[in-house]
Amino acid sequence: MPSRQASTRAPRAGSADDVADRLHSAAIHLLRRLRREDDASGVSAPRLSALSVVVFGGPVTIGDLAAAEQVRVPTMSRLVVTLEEAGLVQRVPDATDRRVVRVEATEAGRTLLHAGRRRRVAALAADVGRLSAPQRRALLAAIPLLERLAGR
Amino acid sequence: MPSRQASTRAPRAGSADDVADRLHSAAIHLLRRLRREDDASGVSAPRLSALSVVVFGGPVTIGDLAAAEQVRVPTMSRLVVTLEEAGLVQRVPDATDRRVVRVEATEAGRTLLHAGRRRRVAALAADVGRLSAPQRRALLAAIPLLERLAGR
DNA sequence: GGCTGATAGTTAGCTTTGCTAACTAACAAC
DNA sequence: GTTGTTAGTTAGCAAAGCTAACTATCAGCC
Repeated sequence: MPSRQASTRAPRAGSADDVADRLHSAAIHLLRRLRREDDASGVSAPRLSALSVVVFGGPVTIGDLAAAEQVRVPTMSRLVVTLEEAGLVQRVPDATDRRVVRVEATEAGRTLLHAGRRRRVAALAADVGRLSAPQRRALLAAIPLLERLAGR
Repeated sequence: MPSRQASTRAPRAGSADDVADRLHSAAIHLLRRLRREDDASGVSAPRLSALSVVVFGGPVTIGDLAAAEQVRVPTMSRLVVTLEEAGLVQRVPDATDRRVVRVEATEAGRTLLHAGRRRRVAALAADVGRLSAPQRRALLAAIPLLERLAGR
């Protein structure tokens, strides 16, 4: 990986390029690892992530959901279909604007989310728990920055 | 997202569960964003990542490449085919063991990697550059931890 | 030498999840 | 009431992940 080599072409350690590059690499591998935990729960990462928005964000439109998840509307539309088929969410037509579909979580969706989330991050959480207190603090301090870089 | 709500079911802020959960969410959104930059360069993230291993790791077998990228062998085999079709890598049969295939970068591959990497992380690097010095330090301090959590 | 089992890759086929383009339905405005 | 805009859906494509099944080669062992 880019972050693991010591080429003379590598950006200066600590430079914006270096940080960006290593962050990218770390994010790729972190997610590859977590995907396996997702599989174990029977609900894929995109579904779980969308379900999470619905559960915590209340009834929400397809468009807003797509924006929140940073995917296109057709992608989200299909994702909602599969979530509905699985009985995890429900489509509710908007009362005043009949073009709009509001998506809300079912009880099964809420239950699964909480169980699924727990399982999904369990392996990662265990490793986080294994860090020293200062390390954990360092990680915690970086999280708002990551969220900001992720584009929120 | 899980990290944005204030449910009573949410793990304690700063707990291992909380850190793990928010990290997961941030990683998902960070990569979604970067994928667009990848598209602009004409080389997808998995290809660029594999190419990176080949360029910096020297001639490497398909199996080792798959292990390094944390994917199964058939997935990597196909990825190498597309990289070879694009003229970015070359298959070289091993001299002593004719079952193994060594993959090495072409000059075009090396050139593209350096150009592509630069473009790919450019948007992210720009945002990183916009952080304050202490923020950048906080991010830098967290990177080794992320790399560790990403697994080995 | 010649079986037998292990190992490296490939091929085939399926699934999920992205995308764009083109469509329908409903609303808003004039 | 026509015209343009907006919300979602449908259709069709590509990338990238997986497993299962296959080929080819190698290593051991009698």
